[in-house]
Amino acid sequence: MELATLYNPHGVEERWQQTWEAEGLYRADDADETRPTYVIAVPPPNVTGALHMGHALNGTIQDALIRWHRMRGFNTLWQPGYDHAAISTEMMVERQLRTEGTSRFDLGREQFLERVWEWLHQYGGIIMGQFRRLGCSLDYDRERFTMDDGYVRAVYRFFVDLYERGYMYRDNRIVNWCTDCASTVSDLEVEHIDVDDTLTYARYPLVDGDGSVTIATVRPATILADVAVAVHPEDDRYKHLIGKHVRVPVVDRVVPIIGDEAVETDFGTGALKITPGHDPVDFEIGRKHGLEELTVIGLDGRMTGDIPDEYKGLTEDEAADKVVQWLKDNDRLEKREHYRHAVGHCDRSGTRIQPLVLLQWWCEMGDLARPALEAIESGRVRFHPPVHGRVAADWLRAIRPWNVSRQQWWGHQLPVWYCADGHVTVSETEPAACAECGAGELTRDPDVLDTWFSSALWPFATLGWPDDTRALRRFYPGDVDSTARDIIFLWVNRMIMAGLFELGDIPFHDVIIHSTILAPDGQRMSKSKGTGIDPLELIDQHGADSTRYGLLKMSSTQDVRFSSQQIEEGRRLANKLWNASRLLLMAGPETPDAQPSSEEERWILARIDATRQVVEDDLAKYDFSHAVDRLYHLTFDDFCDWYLEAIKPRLGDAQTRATAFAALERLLKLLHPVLPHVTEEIWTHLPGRESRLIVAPWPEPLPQETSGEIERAQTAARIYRRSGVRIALAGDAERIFTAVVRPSANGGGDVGKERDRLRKEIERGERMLANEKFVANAAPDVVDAEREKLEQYRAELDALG
RNA sequence: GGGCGCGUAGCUCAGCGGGAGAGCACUCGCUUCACACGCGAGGGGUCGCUGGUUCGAUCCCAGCCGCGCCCACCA
Repeated sequence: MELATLYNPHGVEERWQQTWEAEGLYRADDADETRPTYVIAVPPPNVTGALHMGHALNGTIQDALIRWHRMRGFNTLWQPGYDHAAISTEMMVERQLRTEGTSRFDLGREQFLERVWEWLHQYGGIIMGQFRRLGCSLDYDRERFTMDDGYVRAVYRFFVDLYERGYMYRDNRIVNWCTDCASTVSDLEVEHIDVDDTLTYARYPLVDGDGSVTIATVRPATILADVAVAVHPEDDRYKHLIGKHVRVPVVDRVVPIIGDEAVETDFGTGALKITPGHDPVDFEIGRKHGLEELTVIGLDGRMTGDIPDEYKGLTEDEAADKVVQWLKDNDRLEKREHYRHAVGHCDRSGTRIQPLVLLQWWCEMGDLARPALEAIESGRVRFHPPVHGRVAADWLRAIRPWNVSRQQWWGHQLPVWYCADGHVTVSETEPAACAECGAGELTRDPDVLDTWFSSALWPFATLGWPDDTRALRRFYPGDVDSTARDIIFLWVNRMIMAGLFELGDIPFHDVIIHSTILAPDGQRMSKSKGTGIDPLELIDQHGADSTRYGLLKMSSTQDVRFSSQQIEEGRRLANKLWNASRLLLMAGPETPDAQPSSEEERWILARIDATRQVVEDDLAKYDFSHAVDRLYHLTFDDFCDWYLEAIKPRLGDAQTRATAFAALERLLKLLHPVLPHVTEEIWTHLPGRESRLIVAPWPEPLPQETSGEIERAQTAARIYRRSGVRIALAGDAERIFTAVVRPSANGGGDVGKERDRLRKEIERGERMLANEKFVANAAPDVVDAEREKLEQYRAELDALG
């Protein structure tokens, strides 16, 4: 057998990736009515994206689960595909257009969309190839894209269903406007960042009588849009003023003083200027009190509307300076002070959010959230770790209307048409006439939907919904969703809501929230900061198996720092396995159906079976790092260091080899979900294995009767190695045990150290058992255990003489 | 402002009520015919700090000190 002494994954891995896929072994079978199904839909990466550490970890987790279930006989579907990533894709193409000196507005909508498709054909869709290189056994034949014709139909159906149930509506409300994206963004896409600001205190004189009310604001430019001043109704300083009026600086508008409990008495002056057009709190107060919603800042962030001419066209900052100057000049400025507070920024562009009142489409979420909340609270959907389920539930409880329309072109255009009279027609297909007045001239709403609106349908739109397909019937509901923490609200919760709304069932019963792998310095990996580590480079360097092992080893319920040590550990494991296999393969062929006859053989089978059990338990709990740790120690400590060393001299015996191959076979199966390539490669070298390991049956339980002899031999060997006596592990364990426990000719060396250790242990045990309070209060089994240990140590010390 | 999490060996992390663990790194000994990406042995820790509960605390409770994350309409 010509096998390199050093396992080289390169070439081997690519070959198996191609073979498995070509042989159709990744495929799910929707015609199969017999096997139970196991379904995971991959979180669809951005079509423009490249594999990063999060994808790699998540892909490995899902692949380990998929491979494990495939071996256990499940009809597994791991659904691949892409998300169109509306805003980020559009921004990328616009950036390219800018380098050409043009813009999407120059091109017009149709031409621009053509450019996006061209761009995607050229640069998009590379990540599935990268998943293949990781060894991910997705059913690539079923790749879906959220812009596929069928998927688009699903999106329209969802919209129409929501509209017909009264959840989707159009309204003028305050939105998060991003001047950089030139679009609204949802609340979830707003990041609150602390900024250094200035709080300006301005006096608003009372219309009748003397005096004034002082308000505090961080945005003096919005004074031009003030329509009221609000105070707390119980505030003794101000409550007598409610109903009176003040004059707004600069514009000299007369506005009322109103009472509202939303006003905090202990912040600023306790009096709040009300600008419903430019502040979310003020908007709510304004709606409650029927106030006008004036706009003085436009979509471009510049001053506009019914304002003095000298303000028109200024930026907000310029206008603010001008207002402050006016306040100074007119003795209305009380003071200005430094103020640090959190301000909403667009999480994509980093631009400060401009709250504006705009006519937008909204989705009322309360009725959708309720069943999803019930599913989480009842445990039908379980989060791992559970804390994320509690957070997800909290969000659902406090859910707010969702602004779903975006002022962009790339994405799913709203299935909404308007007639000349402004009547609304919502339809899955282009309507011939206005649903309300029958007018034939209709204009389609130019906006597109929030990307996450379509993502919410991923678990069933990928299966053909809204059509009643065989795949949908077979594979919905699915089983597991595995994803990063940051899209629990954006995506996970919405999939649960959408699944329950459209299909009446949860899309998955377990949600794995994997850890975030941080850069080695503890910071988040960031492309722009150059702190990202490219998983493809790791694969090139160490192979996919090693990378998978390392990522699983690193994974945890909490964030972890990346360390290449774990990947190298995986490489050593693959190499160790390779060489252990070489040892057996070089020894000669096996004899089938051999029964274990020696204690070592029964022992290793018992060890493998015990590890099978705990690994299954770990995987069922999605505890991957402990699972791979156990497999590592099974391979190194049990299989190689003890078992193979013990049987080495007897490898000439076909019976011995047969058991060894049987043990190796089981070991390879246990390792396959983590290290698919090296295990499959070794598998083909095993005599008589015609089928592929990827579809080989997962090992059944295999109970063994063992005597404890090996464990005693291990203890004895350790003692004697420590004492400086070199002993051979070859030969049967009982003889080793006898030899080392009653040292004779083999003996010698210094066992004093071991005696000291045992004496200390005995002393400790005696001390504990002499403590009456311990014996009286501790659990009886704990006390018994101490007694047994004490006996054990005494016996061992005795044996050492 | 509300919530969550973390501080354990030089590094990355397990353990979470009864003897401090793993891998790497380090020291020593082994070119032993599967593997030097190996084998064997070893050094290294007041388990952030201070109190409390307990026969017993790295583990539970409280406070403090550091670090991180999420949510959030105090202008």
